[in-house]
Amino acid sequence: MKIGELSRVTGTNIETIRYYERIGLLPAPDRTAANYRSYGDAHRSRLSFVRHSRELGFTIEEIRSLLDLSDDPARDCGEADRIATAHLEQVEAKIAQLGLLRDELTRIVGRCRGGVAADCRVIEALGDHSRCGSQH
Amino acid sequence: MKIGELSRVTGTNIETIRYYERIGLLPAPDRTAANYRSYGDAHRSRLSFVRHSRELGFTIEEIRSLLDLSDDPARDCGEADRIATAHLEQVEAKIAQLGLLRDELTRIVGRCRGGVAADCRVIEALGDHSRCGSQH
DNA sequence: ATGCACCCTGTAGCAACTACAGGGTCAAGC
DNA sequence: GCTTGACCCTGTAGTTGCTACAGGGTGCAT
Ligand SMILES: [Zn+2]
Ligand SMILES: [Zn+2]
Ligand SMILES: [Zn+2]
Ligand SMILES: [Zn+2]
Repeated sequence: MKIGELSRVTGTNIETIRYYERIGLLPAPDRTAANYRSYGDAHRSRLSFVRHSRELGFTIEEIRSLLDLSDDPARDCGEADRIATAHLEQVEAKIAQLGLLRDELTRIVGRCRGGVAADCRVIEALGDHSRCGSQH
Repeated sequence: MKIGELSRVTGTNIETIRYYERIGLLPAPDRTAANYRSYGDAHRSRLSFVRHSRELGFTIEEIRSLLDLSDDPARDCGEADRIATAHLEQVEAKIAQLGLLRDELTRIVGRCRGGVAADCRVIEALGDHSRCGSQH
């Protein structure tokens, strides 16, 4: 299959597929006589793995490690578990941090009573962290 | 005050201060005879506003609008309220999205029972979105 | 033969910084 | 008077993960 079809079946931008090849995340495929990239099923599933992992928030480097691991089926899978667990912890930390942010923003937004900018409590609150209730 | 002191009192990297000046977020300060930047209290409070807003997750462009607003104290503050409210909604949307991610990751991580990569449920789950319970 | 969809390479742009390289300035201490 | 060290300057390039061209080639139908 050519790059356009791979793009359609995996829902991946063509430029992104070429980008992944350039950074060595996907192997360079064979070429047709016209120098077009020609992909097989192994490429398709590898790209699906990459896209799905990206949707789950893994970085390219984490995905690289995960792919290395799955390329070597005899290896112990402990590292995969560690990468995924560490990522989960990061997501949880991010959620907690955004929760604090949301609380501060809710407090700040609720203070606007309309009027001119000079008297606006929103603008005032943005300039002054000392009134915040947390370390967002 | 010179840039190093401004950096210390606001907790901002020196390079970041120069960056803000370059993109027009902070006005260019006076210079000493040695061509050193010389800041006053207005610069300090403007930079604090910028940093605090960044910590709350506002983009540079949003901050630019908020600064424009507070530079013109007679203007109606409705726009500040709109920017802050829109930002709060984005934060809430992000929290919801990360919550879905966390749920999928928890499910995936919990499936690893150790062993070799070929049999790893984590690696399998990363390649296959069809077993996910949501549209993360 | 000409239009159109598709493909190629290579480079530059996005956000919001951060990190140099390669220089200049200034006060203290010997 | 000279060095040492802390500080400052400009300008450019790197980071992450793409995305968007520009400027060309290919393949097939009308
Ligand atoms: Zn207001
Ligand atoms: Zn605050
Ligand atoms: Zn496992
Ligand atoms: Zn999924």
